[in-house]
Amino acid sequence: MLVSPMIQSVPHSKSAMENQPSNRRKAMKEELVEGRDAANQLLEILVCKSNTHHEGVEGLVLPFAEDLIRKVLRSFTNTLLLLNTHNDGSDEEVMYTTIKNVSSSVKCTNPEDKNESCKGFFNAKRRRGCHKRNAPTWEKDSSILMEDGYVWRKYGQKMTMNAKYLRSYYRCTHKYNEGCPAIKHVQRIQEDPPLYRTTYYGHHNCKTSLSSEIMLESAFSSDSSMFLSFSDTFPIKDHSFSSMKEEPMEVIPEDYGVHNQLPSSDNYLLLCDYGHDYNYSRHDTKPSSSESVQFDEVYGSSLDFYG
DNA sequence: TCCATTTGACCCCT
DNA sequence: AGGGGTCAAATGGA
Repeated sequence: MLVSPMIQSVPHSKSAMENQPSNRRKAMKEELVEGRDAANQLLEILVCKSNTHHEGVEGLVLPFAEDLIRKVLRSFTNTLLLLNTHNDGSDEEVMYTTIKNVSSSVKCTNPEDKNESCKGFFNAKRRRGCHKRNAPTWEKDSSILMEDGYVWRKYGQKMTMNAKYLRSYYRCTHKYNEGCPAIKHVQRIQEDPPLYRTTYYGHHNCKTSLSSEIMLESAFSSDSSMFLSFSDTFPIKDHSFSSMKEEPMEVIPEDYGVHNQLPSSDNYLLLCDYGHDYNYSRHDTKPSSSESVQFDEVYGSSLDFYG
């Protein structure tokens, strides 16, 4: 949603951004990251409230507020994406590639067309293990695993050679229905304090991310039945909008050996999105991405992170 | 029954 | 040959 205006604002010659001192750009990034962190915290609060208020005005308003925060998160993500792919001279090309990809990706919204128009990054019939990949469009280290406003689905995890921790692989939920090529890797790179490296590849072209706007319009339309209907069809567990679904937990065995992949073990160390570690038995009710982690624990831990 | 996650296996690249 | 990325069957939760 934010992408198009930003694309238009980037000149083809030397951009205004490029002329700014690097420390100023760095400050801009920090501001954006701070805003995104704040939005994440606010979202946590709203998710908690959504879970406890299923009736009355709050039950109707909270989903709207929650959805608005997701839009804010997406805006931060997209802005950071564009900003981070413009770090130095060598990235200029990446920047324009980014813009071209986003622009052309509009064509991919028709699932019928994706075989032809979305070949650039992922072939529709991609062969297993074919992993030739462009340079990352954005790499970010963070002390917490936070939302970026998009819905991700985990498709694999693996121990890598020089890493102490598992790397998790996520693709956009709309990869197959809308041909969205966006993927990301999340790798824990440091134990204490916890540090995660999220690497984004490709860009979202899924129009579903805009569906919130449609829903909001529907909700606020003069048709009150729509409004009520919206409320009913907007549960927190709806995968399309569930914040917790967006970044499933990274499951890391407490005692992983030399195996390349996650061994079967009864003891797992689960890292939730909020950078807090929980121990669960594999045979217990596993905390799904959208539940089981008590908010007060989560929120408490979040507060810890933000001092 | 559907959908997300797990995980062993496959395959490309270096 | 080995590492890294992805696939897809198995599994489990809702």
